[in-house]
Amino acid sequence: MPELPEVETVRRELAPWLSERMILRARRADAPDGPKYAALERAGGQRIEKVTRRGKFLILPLSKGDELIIHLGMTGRITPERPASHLRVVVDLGGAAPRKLYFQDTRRFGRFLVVSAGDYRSLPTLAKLGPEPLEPAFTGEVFRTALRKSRAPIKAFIMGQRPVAGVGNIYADEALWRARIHPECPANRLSKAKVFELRDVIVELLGTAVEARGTTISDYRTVGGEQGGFASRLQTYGRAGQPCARCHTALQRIIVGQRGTSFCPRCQRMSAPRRKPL
DNA sequence: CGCCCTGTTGGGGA
DNA sequence: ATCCCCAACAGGGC
Repeated sequence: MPELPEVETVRRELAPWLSERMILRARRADAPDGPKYAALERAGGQRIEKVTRRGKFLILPLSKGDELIIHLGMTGRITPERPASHLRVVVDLGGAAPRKLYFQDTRRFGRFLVVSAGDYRSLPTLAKLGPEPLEPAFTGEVFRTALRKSRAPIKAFIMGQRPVAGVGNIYADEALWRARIHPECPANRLSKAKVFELRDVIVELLGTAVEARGTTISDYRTVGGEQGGFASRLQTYGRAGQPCARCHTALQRIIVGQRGTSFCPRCQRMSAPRRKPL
């Protein structure tokens, strides 16, 4: 599942050759009807104004007031080459040299649909998306205000896309390891210092991962078909049983928010329980 | 070969 | 607000 750094990498590659192109036709291929591929016919005849992104969602504003929304899910890929299998959507592009854009998505967790600009009723996560982590609005105070509202495990809460946009399972594990926070710690029990530290860690982590063009575990590829370079720098994700890079304790695997989670049981302790008053 | 488990996500219902 | 299940498919272990 591409998270923010992977989606941003795709966005950057798409922007130069997609902006200002005309969509002649967008059609479903080997995909069922349904909300994941809705209203594709409306894209026909519209120019692509630009290629933007919010969290893990690619948003392509079109010339007649619609937006093409693309979410890669866990296995979605956008490619200029016709994929051998699991082709879900084909977009015919006009221009001096007409060409096609393909959306391949093995597991079909992704989406590729057209909405009226800003009408995200069918995409509740996008509608309620938190601040972009790489923009100035994502401050320690803003983050703290969000975290104080929830007793959910910090990892699950962050992955909900509300306190901050674009952090999924990989970067949540990594960020919490870096900030030495137990993934099950209730969000509202983190100290102010820890919240600020976590905010800084997320900004640094995602910024570095974008520079590395994302993390390829298995499915994710850039538009050019290349792998992201950040995988070799992961310290916790997918490394349960291996020694912690800081203290050499074996990383532990648990389930948080129905997602596999690895963390260091020594570095990432729950904050000490409040002592009972006499 | 079959069975079981796991997985880069998000939506919906209890 | 939180928890749980689910979509659909591939790959690995036994």
